[in-house]
Amino acid sequence: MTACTKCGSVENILKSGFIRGKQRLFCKSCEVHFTINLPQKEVNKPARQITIVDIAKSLGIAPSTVSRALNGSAEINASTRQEIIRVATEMDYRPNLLAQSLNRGETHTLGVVIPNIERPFFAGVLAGIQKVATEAGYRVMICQSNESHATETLNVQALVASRVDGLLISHSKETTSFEHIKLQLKKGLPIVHFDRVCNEVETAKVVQEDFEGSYILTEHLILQGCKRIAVCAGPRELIISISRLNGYKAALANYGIPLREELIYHTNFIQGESLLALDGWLNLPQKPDGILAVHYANAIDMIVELKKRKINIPSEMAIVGFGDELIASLIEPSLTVYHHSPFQMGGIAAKMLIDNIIHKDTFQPELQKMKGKLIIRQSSVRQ
Amino acid sequence: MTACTKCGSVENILKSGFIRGKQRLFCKSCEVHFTINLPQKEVNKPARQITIVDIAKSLGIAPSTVSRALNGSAEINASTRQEIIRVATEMDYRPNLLAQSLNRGETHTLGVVIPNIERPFFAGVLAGIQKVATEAGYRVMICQSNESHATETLNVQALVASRVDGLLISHSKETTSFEHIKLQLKKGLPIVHFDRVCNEVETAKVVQEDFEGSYILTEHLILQGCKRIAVCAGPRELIISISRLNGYKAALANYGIPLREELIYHTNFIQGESLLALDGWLNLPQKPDGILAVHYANAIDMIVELKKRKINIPSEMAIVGFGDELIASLIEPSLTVYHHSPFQMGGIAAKMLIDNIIHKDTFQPELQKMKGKLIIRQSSVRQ
DNA sequence: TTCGTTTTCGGAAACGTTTGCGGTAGTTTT
DNA sequence: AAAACTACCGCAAACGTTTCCGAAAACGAA
Repeated sequence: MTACTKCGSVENILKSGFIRGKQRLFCKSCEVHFTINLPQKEVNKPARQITIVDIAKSLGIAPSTVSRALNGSAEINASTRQEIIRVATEMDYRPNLLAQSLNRGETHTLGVVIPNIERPFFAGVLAGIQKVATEAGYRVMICQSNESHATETLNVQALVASRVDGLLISHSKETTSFEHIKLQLKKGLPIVHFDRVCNEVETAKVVQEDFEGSYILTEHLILQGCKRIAVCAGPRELIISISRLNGYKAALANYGIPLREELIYHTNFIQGESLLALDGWLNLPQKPDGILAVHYANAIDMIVELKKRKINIPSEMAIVGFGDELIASLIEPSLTVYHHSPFQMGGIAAKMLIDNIIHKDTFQPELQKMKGKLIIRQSSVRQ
Repeated sequence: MTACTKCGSVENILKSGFIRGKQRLFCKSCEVHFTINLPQKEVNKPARQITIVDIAKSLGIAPSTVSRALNGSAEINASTRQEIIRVATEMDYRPNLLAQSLNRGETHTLGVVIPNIERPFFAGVLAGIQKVATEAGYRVMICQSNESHATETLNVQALVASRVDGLLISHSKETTSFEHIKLQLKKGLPIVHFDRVCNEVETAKVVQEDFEGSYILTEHLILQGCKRIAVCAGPRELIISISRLNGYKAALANYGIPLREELIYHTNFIQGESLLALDGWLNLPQKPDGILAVHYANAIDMIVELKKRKINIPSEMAIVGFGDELIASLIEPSLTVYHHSPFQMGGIAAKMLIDNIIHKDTFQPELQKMKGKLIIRQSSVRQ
């Protein structure tokens, strides 16, 4: 019959049930259980990656030595190192980043959470992040919240589970509670906010000059002779919305123009929403003669609608928007905007985060405001 | 003085050099080296993440049991499992994905290489990829080649180093050699191409109906009465460029319109390049009366230029483009296009890749062509 | 020489999981 | 009551690195 794997005896072998599909046996002599292993045929595996151990074996040295050679440790003989490196390149060795990360406790990966990758602004930011990160030897992992708080929370969890070294985040419009951020911050995860920031926590932040931008745009309309300026504001929950609205209010106040509640409309990033606002304003006994759109896309929509209604821009209605994209210069009339640079913003944010990661103890979070620029186009210039 | 750590003797202790900043000693009695360890003060560490071992300890069981409970193994008592899960959630345990990946040999991560994230087409594809990947429990790691072959190769290497389970790639316009792809393919890495594919390798691919799209667009121009149709083609190296050019040629041939070399211009995705083409055409003794732009962005540029030159669209010059974006419908005159869906393309590609990953052995690569749709707008309709 | 020093390397533990396999105990079958 | 079976769990190896610590050897100085 079958022999015991330990004592080799073929007697005193008792059956002892099935386990994992195999017959289990028990040797009464040496009191040991065992199963019989089929000599599983050598299925030719798909060529495992070369490891540090392979190199060590092929040179007859210890893996630790190989590791030291490859990592530029000082405690190694120059000639030994050279030889190891030679063999390593010859065998086309690639370090296993998973093992490295597990051991070192850092992944050299940045996590990014944005509302939507398809918005040109965020795509630009991402590009900026990628550039800086890559140059600094970091990888980037991106998640979209799709403007949902729940998804955003999941995103953060997923990134943390992937053990990213730090987090770059621009909040969803829904997000009003920041527990998910506070939790990770408390655990020591470096976090940097950009654009849609959160004032409840002490993180480094990079934002646009929201207040100033709106102020300048509003002032521009005033100087063009507008007397009744409406504002298409963003979601009430977003800090940037509030800042921009405040810039608008400040400009009005500064020029002694009364603030009218009926000329303020809060949108919610819903398609066609700004048209409701516009419709409301046009039905007012006293129509506005200028519009500030806190998001340039709303301005675009309204321009289209105004043209449909044969309302002349800018003579009957001047219009300006916050943020710049190709389309703003191509639409007719072209749109006056407060121009900013998403790409740069991404770069700055990434740099901040990497600083934070590297100098975890000494890092001082700060708020950086990015200056924009008023670009005057046809939609607001009254001859 | 100091006592030997082994025999405790305080005599026969000799100095034995410095090592890593600490005094090294040698006990002659028991022939042992040692250094004196300061009773390093307990610096309160930043709250390590809970591990499976912590749970095991707190329950007095083995880590393997915890693992089995959490992974839904059958070989575990229901009540034990329940208790483990209770403690795990209570301690807010999060599995270390690095350790899991290292052990299982898979990261549940898809690598994506695209030319440029800021191009709306690719942003759309990415969004589609993300959606499908997330739903299937995969993460996504994105790299940009910036249309550089060298960068693309580095991207692939970086993603492989991160041990992604598969690769989604749309080649840079520079890429004519595909060794970097072949290499990984040979190593068994699942790869799926999209949009800018490569015919030299046997991978699953998802592309647009490039030929058919161009054919339909060209045919549309012909039916609108255009006799001399110019084409603003893409880079010669790109397969999609060739397919689209062929569609154009086929339509001409089918309607008995002679092909004129001077009406074919290959752009290279360089800003303002299409204007050179346009300028050339307008200086021809016999100007074209219709233009097919193989990339809608070129069409936009040309529309702007034509308007500057006071050339009427579409009566003097009809124009159509491949690909659709918001701007195509907003520009005046609005642009007739062959519409496609980047988002869906991304989704399909991701699904293919995940299929490939899961059914590595049985997976049959196939080419999927995505039907587009002719959207007729003002730029081509001659009353 | 004998001790002190420096350089260079190996062994082994550690990072946090998963998993193959064997052990124990209790239950059922002959 | 021995034999066969089942259910459950622990041990230890494995994944591929890095790093702590000690050992050996070579070298310098007294």
